[in-house]
This record gives sequence, structure tokens and C-alpha cells, in this order.
Amino acid sequence: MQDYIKTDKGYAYEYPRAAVTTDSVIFGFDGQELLVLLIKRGGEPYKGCWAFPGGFLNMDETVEECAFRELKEETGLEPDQMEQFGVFSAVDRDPRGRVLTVSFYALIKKEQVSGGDDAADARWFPINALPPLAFDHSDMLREALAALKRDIYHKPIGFMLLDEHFTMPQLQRLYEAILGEQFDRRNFQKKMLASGVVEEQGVERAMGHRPGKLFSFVPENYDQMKEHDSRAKEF
Amino acid sequence: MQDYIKTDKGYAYEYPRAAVTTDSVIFGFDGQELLVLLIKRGGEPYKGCWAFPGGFLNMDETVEECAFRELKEETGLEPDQMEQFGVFSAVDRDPRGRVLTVSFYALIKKEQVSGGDDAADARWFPINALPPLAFDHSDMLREALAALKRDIYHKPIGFMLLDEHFTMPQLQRLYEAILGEQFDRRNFQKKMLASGVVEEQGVERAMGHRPGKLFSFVPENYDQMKEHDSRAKEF
DNA sequence: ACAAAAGTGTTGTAACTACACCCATGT
DNA sequence: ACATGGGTGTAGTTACAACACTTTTGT
Repeated sequence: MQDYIKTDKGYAYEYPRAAVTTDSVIFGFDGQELLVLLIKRGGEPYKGCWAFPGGFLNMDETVEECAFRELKEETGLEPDQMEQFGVFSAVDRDPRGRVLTVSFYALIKKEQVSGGDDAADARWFPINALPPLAFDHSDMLREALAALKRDIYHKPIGFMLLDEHFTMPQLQRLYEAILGEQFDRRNFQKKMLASGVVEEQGVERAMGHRPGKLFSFVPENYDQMKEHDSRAKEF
Repeated sequence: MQDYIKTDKGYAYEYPRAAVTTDSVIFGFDGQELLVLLIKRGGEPYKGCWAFPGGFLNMDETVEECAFRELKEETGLEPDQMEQFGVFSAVDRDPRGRVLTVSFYALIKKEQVSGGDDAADARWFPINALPPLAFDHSDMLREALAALKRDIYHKPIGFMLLDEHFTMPQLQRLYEAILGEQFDRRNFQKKMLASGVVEEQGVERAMGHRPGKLFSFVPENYDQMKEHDSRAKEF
């Protein structure tokens, strides 16, 4: 499976090849706003700009493995699930040469962040107060958000941003932050319960907070939601 | 923007690089069944097997441009729109070396096919009677179909498989072929008209067919469908 | 005591599903 | 004449959106 010739100048191929990287748009939630995890670039190009964690594909890994590895190296995070949402391949998107990026997004409980591991600064930013981003990462974020909004109806991803037990208002705030619109409390709760993906848990609540019923996510019922919700109805 | 060193052995890079290709899953419709366009491989590997049209990325084109160019070269087709649906990057998916494929799908009116241009045999196959496929193209097809089923609710792609004017039963057969289920004629028509994306056209019909009202696609109303249908309702 | 957040139920409306008969064409 | 496919409407049911007051907690 060796397709190159090793020369003193490096790995040689018959035709030119683009470099492949992965980038990961990591969403978090602080109870109010949707957050995005960024890394400050230490070197050129775009030195000092903020960018999504990511890096070059190794020859012994898939793009999924690459995204996971790079994220872990740069932030310490190991998300349960990463969703691929697009390939960015404009010929001039990276001044260093022809670089093609496969992009992923993931949702992470904010608490999990080991604040800036070995790598440079890693920080959460509210999605509505982002610094200038490197490369075409602004486009990337836009597409990641679009993918997230699309997927939240079909995949049980939203719950990854919350603790095991959560209150309805918390869940609702999360949905409102992601979808960017407001919902009616009563209707929201009705639909969530009707879909069966959340179930009532104990009625207790730790001190220091307002009270509130606790709910938990029921993965077993997610398949139904999938069908229920993807209009398998009748056309 | 030159990131390689040209040697007598070819284009040399500091680190090994995967080759990047695009493949296109082309769907057609014969009025009854969903069809897939395949190309018979003339060379190794998988000689004699059938595969999706596609090929290697050039350095001066995006993956979208590459998919379009390769499709045109191999089949003469120039679809209006191609949808990217995934990247395939298993390390051993191509015996020739490390090859990463960005996959697209497109819908094409069957009539448009210029039956096997310069390239090898290109043939339509009913989706339920496919020959053995090369590489990981069976997985690819599965994902393409899943993407198509997902997208047909949100994007006006289904109409690309029909003539400008079509009858409701034709449209319904198309949806049934794609989604793999049967619908009630009256309800199907009601929903289609209610969504506003189809409008009644003349009542005439060419001879040699059964009669039937003709409809046409109304792209202007598609945005509404998008919102209407992506549950922008209330949660 | 007051402000802020959380809990709860009902009702009108719109959308969906299920269903049966007639008509036109082609054989 | 018969079989096939196409056209059309209604009624029962369910899902949805809109809406206001009470209770608890924290200040």
C-alpha cells in the first residue's frame, strides 16, 4: 500500500497532491448562550487569529480519526460523536498551498474542557461575539451551524450539551440558543414529552438553584423520534 | 502557491499525502424505478466491475468542479446541481494506495444520457438490480440514497428527474421510488399543491399516453416549502 | 413585598389520515 | 365488456399554536 517514492526531497508522487486536513467546530453551552471553542494560532499564516482545532491527516487514519486525534491533542477533548458536515476545497483557501479540509462539528459539555492543554490558548467564545477567524473558518462556522440546526431534529445530539439530569427550561434554552428562536414553555414541554425522548426523573434539585423537575434523555426512544419526525407519515 | 518540490521522481512533499478523488452517484428515473448510472471499469483494480463515475482532483479545481468535470468526461452529463454527501477515507479502501474520495450525488433526466461517450460503458441500472460494485461503492450508494431521502424534503431536487410538465401520478411514482413506500393518491396531491411547489398547468396531454392534468414546478415557492417543512413551526 | 422563573390545562384551528365512487382510455 | 389508471371530496382524528394564572424562591 505504498504509493509514493521516497526521495531526499521528501515523498514523491507522479501527480501533484493536495494536503488534507480536518477541522472541528466544537459547540458548548453555558446555560444561556451557544459557545464555540477556538484556538489561537501561534504561527503563520493568520498568526494571532483564532481558528478551529484541526490538523493534517496521517496516512494510517481516517478523516474521522484525524479529527478526533487533533482535537484531543489541541484541547484534551474527546467527544462522543463527531458529525462530518462538509469539505472545503477552494484552491486559494490556504496561503501555504493546496489544502483541502474535511470539517466536523461536535457538542461538548463545557465543563469537560481541560483549559488549554499542551497546545496554545483554547477558549470558548459566545457564538455572537466571535473574534476574527483564520482561513475560511467563518464560512465553515456558518455551515456547521446550519448542519447543527438541521441535525438537531433528527439526531439526539442536543442532550450531549447537558448533564444527565436537566430541567425543561434548561433544555429549552439550549434549543433556543441553537435554533435562534423562542418557544412557548408549555408547548415545548408537551412536544418533548410526547416524542418520548425525555422522561421525568426525580423531582428533586440541588440547592442554590431554583427548583424544578428533572428530566433525562431516553436513547431507546430516539428511533421513534427519528421516524416520527422525518415525516415517514404519509405524503 | 507552489507547495511541492519537483524532482525527477515526481512531485515531492515533506510528508506523505493521500490522493483525493471525487465520485458521483447519478440517479435517474424511468417512470417506475429509480436508476443508477454506472461505468464499467476497464482497468485494474476491480477490472470489469461497475463503479460510479469519478476521478482524481486537479490542483486548479475544487472538489465540486472535479466531480462535474469527471462526470462530463466519462458520461457527457452536466447536471444542474450536485450535492456533496460524504467523504470516504478508510485507509485500505483502494488497493493502489491511500485514496480519499469526496462523494456527490445528482439527479438527471434519463433522456439526457449520451449513451457512453468516449469513456467505457456507461449504463443505467435499476437500483434494486445492481451488479457488484468496485471499491466501497456499495457503502457509498447506501449513503447517497440516505442523503437523497433526507434532502428530497428540503431541496427541490426531485423535479430534476421529470420533464417540465408532469402529471401527479408521475411525481408520486418518483417519490415512492425514492422513499421506498406507497402513498395515497389524494393525500399526496393535496400536500403537493398545499406546499405550493407545484402548480397546475394546461389540462392537455400528448397522445399515446393516458390523459392527465399537467403540473409544473414553481421554484419561487420553494423557500416557503423549506421553512414550512423544516419544522420552523414552534417547538 | 416584590421581581423573576417555573409549573400547569384548555380551546380553537389547521393538518393529517382514511376511505369509495365515477370516468376515461386501451385491450 | 372489462381492466387499469386517473380524477375528485369528506369526515373523524390528531397535532399544533395561542394563551393566563398560581407558586416558589431569592433579594
